[in-house]
Amino acid sequence: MIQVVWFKRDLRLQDHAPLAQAAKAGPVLPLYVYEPAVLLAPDCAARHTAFANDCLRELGAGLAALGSPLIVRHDDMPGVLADLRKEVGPFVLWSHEETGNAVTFARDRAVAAWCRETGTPWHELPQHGVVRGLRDRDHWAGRWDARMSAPIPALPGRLAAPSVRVNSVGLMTPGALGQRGDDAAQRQRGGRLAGEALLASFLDGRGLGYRSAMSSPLSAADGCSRLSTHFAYGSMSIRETAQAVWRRRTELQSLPAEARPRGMLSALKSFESRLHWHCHFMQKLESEPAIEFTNMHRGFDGLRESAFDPARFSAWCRGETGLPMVDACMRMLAATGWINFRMRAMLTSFASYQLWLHWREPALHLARLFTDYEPGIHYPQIQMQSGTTGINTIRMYNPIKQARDQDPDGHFVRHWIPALARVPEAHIFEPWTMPASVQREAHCVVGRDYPAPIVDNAEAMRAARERVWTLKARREVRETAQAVYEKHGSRHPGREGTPRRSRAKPATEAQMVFPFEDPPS
DNA sequence: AGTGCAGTTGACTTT
DNA sequence: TAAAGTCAACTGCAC
Repeated sequence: MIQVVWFKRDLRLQDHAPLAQAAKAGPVLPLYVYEPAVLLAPDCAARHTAFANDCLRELGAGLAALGSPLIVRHDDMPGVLADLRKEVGPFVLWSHEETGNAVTFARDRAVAAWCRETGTPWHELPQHGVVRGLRDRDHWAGRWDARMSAPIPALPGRLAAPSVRVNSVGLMTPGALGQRGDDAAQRQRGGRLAGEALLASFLDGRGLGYRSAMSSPLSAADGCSRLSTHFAYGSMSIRETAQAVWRRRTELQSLPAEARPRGMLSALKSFESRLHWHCHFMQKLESEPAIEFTNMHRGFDGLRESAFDPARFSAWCRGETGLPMVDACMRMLAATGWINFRMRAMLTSFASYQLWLHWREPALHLARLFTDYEPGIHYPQIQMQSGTTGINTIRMYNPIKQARDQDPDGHFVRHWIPALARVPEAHIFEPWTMPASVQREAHCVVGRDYPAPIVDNAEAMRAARERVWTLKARREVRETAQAVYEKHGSRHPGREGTPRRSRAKPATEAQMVFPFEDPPS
C-alpha cells in the first residue's frame, strides 16, 4: 500500500521518523499542502510561506534524488486526502505531531475524522520534547532528555515511488496564495543547507560571544544561533541540534583546558538550555490550546480588553510611538523578520503596560512579522510578557533604559530611524527633550520629522504597575496562580513561580499549611 | 595610622 | 533576559 508522508513544519529528510518508517513499509508519496485556512489566518503572512518555499525547494530536490518527488497541492486537507484516495487508492498516512494554532488543531481533527471514516491508518509521531496528553509538568525535564538523546532515525537510502503518476501544482508564491503582507526585504534564507551552515558556524566559534551578544539588537543578529526559523519550519530538528551541541561539548572537554576556546562551554550550556525552553513553552500551548485566545490566568480577564485604543495600536505597529528604541526595534523586525529576545519582550511589554493594550492583537501583529513564528512559543511568551500568566513575575521594560543599556552610542536607533540621524547624543533616546533650536539644527522637529511620544513613558509605567499589582495582590488571584503553576510551571528551582523560601522571612507554620493565604494577623 | 565620610557596589526586596 | 529602592559592605580620600 502507498505510504503518504505529509510534510508540514518538518521540512527536512534527516531525523524524520515518519519518512524513515514509511520508507520501510512501502512506496512513498511525499506530500506538501498549501492550506488556505492556515495561510489566510490572521497570524500568517507572506514571509512565512517565503521561508517555507526556500525549504521546500531543497526538500523537493532531495526527495527527487531519493526516487520519489514531492507532490504539492493547494486545498484544505480533507479535500486533498479525498482526491489522493481517488487517484491512488487506499493509503497509509504518516506525519509528525504538530503543536499549532486553533486552525491547525481543527484541521488535524478533520483529518482524523476523515481517516476514521475511510479506514485510513494515520501514524503521528512526536518530533521533539512536547508530550501529548500530559496532565502536569512533573518529570517533564527527564522525558525531554530521553527524547533528545534517542537515536536519530537513518535517512532512507532510496524511496520507492508510487506506480501511479500523481499531479503536483508545484511551489506557489505568497501572492498567488492570496496571503497578506510583504516578504521581509532582509529576511533570512530558509532551507537545510542554510540551517546546517548556521549550526556549524555557531558551534565552530560564532557562539563564543553568545551570552553577551544576545542582549543587544546590534550584536544579536550575528551572535545568536539564528536557528529558530529552521526549528519553526523543521529544516533543522531540535534533537539533531541538541546532539550536535553535546558532541561539541565532549570534544571541547577532551581538550586540555588551555586549548579550549574561552567561554565556549558556557555558551553551549546556555544554548542547550534554550533548546530545552523551546519545548517547555510549546508544551504549554499543547496542554492548554485556549491560551491562544484567553488569559492563562482568568483572574486577569477584563484588565485591559475594554481599554483597547486602535490609534495607539496602529502607532505601535508602524513603529511610530515616538520612543526611539521601540520604533527602531519594530522597524528592524518589519524589515528583517527577526529581532532578539530581549527586544521582543520590550515590544510586548510596551504594548501591554505603557499602551495598556490587551495582548491578542499585538500577538497577531508580531506573529506576522516574526519569520520564526512558532505558535507554541509565541502565545506563552506573549502572555508572560503581558503579565497574564499569574505565575511569572511582572517584567516591565523601560525602553529608555534599554536603549542606554543596549545601544549606548545610539547607532542602532539612528540606523533604523534615519530622522534621528543628526540628533545629539544627549537627546537621542528622548528626542522630545530637545529644545526647539536644537531640533532645527538636527533637522528633526518633533511632531514633524519624528513623532512626539504617544504616551508619557514614566507616568504610564507607574500607572500600569499600580493596576497590575493591585490585581495580583487579590487573594483569589493568588490562589488560582497555584493551579496554573501545577499545570504549566517549570519544576526547575527558582523558575516560573516555584515556591521559594525567603532567607529573611522563614515561612511561619500557618504559611506552610496554607502557603497562599494571608499570614495570620 | 586610624577614623569619619561620601560615594560605589552588590545582594536582596518590593512593586 | 525588569526597575527601583534598601541596606550593608567596601573603597578612596581627607584629616
